[in-house]
Amino acid sequence: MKIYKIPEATVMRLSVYSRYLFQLLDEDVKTVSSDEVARGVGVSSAQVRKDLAYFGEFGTRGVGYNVEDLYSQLMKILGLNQRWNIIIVGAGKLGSAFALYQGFIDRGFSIKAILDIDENRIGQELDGVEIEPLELLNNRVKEHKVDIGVITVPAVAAQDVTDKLVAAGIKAILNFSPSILKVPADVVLRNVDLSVNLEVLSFNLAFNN
Amino acid sequence: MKIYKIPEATVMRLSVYSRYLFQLLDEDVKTVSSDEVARGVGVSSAQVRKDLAYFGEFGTRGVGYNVEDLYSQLMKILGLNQRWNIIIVGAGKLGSAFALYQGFIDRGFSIKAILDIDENRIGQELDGVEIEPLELLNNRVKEHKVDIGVITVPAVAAQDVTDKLVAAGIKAILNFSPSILKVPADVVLRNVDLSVNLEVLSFNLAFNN
DNA sequence: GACTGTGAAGCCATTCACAGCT
DNA sequence: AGCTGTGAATGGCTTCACAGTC
Repeated sequence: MKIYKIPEATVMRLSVYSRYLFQLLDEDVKTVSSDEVARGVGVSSAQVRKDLAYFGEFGTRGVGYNVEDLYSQLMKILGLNQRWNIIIVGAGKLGSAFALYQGFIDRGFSIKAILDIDENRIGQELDGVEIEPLELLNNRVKEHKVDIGVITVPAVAAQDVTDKLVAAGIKAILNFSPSILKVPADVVLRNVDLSVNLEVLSFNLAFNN
Repeated sequence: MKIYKIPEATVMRLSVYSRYLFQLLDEDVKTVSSDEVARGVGVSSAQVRKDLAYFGEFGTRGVGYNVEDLYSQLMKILGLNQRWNIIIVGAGKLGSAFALYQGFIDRGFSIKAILDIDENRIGQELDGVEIEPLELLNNRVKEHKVDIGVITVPAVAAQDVTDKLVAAGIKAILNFSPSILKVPADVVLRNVDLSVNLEVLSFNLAFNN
């Protein structure tokens, strides 16, 4: 157990490994090898072992990994042994889809507030959470101890929303708007850009004509 | 103009550059330097020049790049000078959000069909496209000459849908389900995994406690 | 014999730094 | 003087290959 900088790709794979292990757990599998995990998630076995090595030694040579054990270790590493509170800003189609997406809940994420500026949306409910006006951002973040902000507003509004989230003390932002957001160094920002993803496919289709 | 393998990260950035250039075009800016683009999208100027160098020489030394010119070159490289037809499989929240998301259309993407297995959804319309039964997959792909399949079904159904898309001749798939899909080597697959993205944030919050 | 953990090698992407144009 | 285009250097991630352990 040492190391400072963990590759982002490693973290993403750990998330995938953990999901695969959960599946094995469900099937009552007791032990698994790096090779099995590798084939299960589509990477090399050396990759699996290297990824795990960033965080310690979890296996037994000649045997493999105890599924339950490794699973709970990974959940702990990923910070999924605790609850994270989420605020969604933007209750349009994408925001609603995110709010209603199951599969976050059982991984420790809890949507605490959904905000919008549209009068027509405010007052409606999404999965038991009422859509409230944007002005409540600072209050809601603080009273619910929100950890993660999800931005699903149009590009023009995204930086403004970001600044408000940062001002409210949020340290992690998931941005779905197609904009380049500026955040302080201590705030983690992840962008999920649907257009970029489609355009990479377009490129591949066009390039390998 | 040479080179075989273009880094995926480069392609993603080209998509972002093109969007930035479009904005400049709108502001009637005639010329731009790699440094301005770099600051506009948050990368280094050397990165911008290297990315472009994979595809040719588009600038003038001592001057910079002609905005209109570079923009249209990038659109061409990205394959956005032509129309791409899309089929969405899964008309749940995420599929609907995708279908109703504006901003693809003006970049050359056209949603031709939306399929689902849920009787309650079939027959409804999303942005003028009727939701139809999954059985029509093969037909619709062929009659509309669909290029890209978007998968927004639950994880358990994803591989089955993938196989059907591949069998119908589709060469590019955008997968939103949290599953590891297997596709032939000549099919491009991109995964957008919402859980993984959230969990990377979780990791960062937990790790840099 | 089987499988992990890991230094070393290999590979790929980014940054540097400067020659080459305008 | 200003800015591009690019070989060389750097840095980082992945794969190799094998010693270590059960």
